Amino acid sequence: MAHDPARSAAIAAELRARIIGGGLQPGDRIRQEEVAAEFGVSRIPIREALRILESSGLVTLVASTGAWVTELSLEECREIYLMRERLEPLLLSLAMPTHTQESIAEFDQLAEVVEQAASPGDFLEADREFHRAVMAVPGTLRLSETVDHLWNLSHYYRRRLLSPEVSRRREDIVAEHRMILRALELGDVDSAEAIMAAHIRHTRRLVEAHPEMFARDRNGEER
Amino acid sequence: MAHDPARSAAIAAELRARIIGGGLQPGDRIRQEEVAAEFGVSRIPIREALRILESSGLVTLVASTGAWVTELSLEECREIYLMRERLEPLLLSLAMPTHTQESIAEFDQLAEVVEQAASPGDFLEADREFHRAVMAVPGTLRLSETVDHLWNLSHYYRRRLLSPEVSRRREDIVAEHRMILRALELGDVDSAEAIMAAHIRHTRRLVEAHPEMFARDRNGEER
DNA sequence: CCGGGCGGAATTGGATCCAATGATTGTTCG
DNA sequence: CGAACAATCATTGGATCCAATTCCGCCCGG
Repeated sequence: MAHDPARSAAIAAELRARIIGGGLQPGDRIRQEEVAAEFGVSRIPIREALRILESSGLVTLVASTGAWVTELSLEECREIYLMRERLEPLLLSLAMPTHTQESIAEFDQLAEVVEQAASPGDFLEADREFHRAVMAVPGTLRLSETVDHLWNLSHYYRRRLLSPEVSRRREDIVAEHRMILRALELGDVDSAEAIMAAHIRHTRRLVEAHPEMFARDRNGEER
Repeated sequence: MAHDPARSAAIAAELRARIIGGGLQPGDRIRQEEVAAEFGVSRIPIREALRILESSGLVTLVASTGAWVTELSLEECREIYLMRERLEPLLLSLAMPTHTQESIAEFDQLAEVVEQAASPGDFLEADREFHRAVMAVPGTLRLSETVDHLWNLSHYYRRRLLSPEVSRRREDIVAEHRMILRALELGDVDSAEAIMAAHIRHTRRLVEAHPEMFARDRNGEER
């Protein structure tokens, strides 16, 4: 137990979970030694873990200076949503041929879970689960990874958004999920893509309406 | 000079250049100690460099086993082109508002360079330069990085493709570049996006017509 | 009173050394 | 004679130690 190989991957996963979960917030500095002490390892696997997280964009490394949880500007967040608007319809279109009556029934269940989520946290979790399931494709490693990274990057802001705006947007989201499911049932790829794009675009609009969540483009560090 | 901080980044850049340039080919194993000896450093910065390259997908790391230059299957390559078909039109649309008469004139020069490239290597280089220039946007870090990674990943196969198929496809590419420029002159975003997507789609079709370039999906290692 | 330059502490990056895992070869048994 | 097993070897992953850089506060000078 003293020497797990690839311990860095496990540490990266734990740190990622903390960032997604909100334990570590954008702008927070990550000191190698602190984390090393906490996990009871040396700084080497921490460095590797930070590089892994940097590669997905969750952490920003500055040479000889330090590591911070990536803080998005409004423009960057907008960019991420724009990418999602293009990539997720593609991923969905690739996933559709693999769907069956049974899998669509499961998606229906997942949509139900979203609708009945009690807390904002549950809602986000269920929403992500729904999207992940609907767009799951066995083969497409890079594409689904990329999409996953984009979700991770914007997760924090999605949660902040959900708190004040819960009621109205939730209904929209639920309705859009139902529309996506309907397109899946019909096997209508074009409609599914279009609705998915609109679904993401609507959330982007909401993000753009709340610029106060973001750092002023490159200044104003130290949350 | 003995201790450059962030030497790993420089090593990563050099290795990346070798992979792009063809010195290292997909499937080649990269042994940490070899590279370390060659650069006159310890294995630590090599490990970091390999992680950096892995993050962009150029290198595949297997825990406790080793590092290989990423070898794409036909399906993966197809996936990369599909992603490019969606992302590059987006990037182009973001770039267009920043274009001016002068910058478009420069693009014209670059298109000229592509047309008059002598060797396949020059052609690829010029083609990439053209695309990069046309889609250059000051702000969009993540998107242009992602697109850059996708180009890097498929560069090797693009070169292999160009050798046998030079004549015919070259004319098409040149013509499509001209069409893109025309759309830029007119400021017609929709056309520009559509042509760019078609441009990439055509190359994808060519890739799909040459499955013999690819490894059989996950076997047949050791080039 | 304010700004620039200097010095020390904190923190990161790299080198060397050691442990553990995976691959390969030789050996032995069915 | 082939196949499965075991031991050795090569290679990667981690720990400890050391050097270099950055950041902070402090002091001196204008």
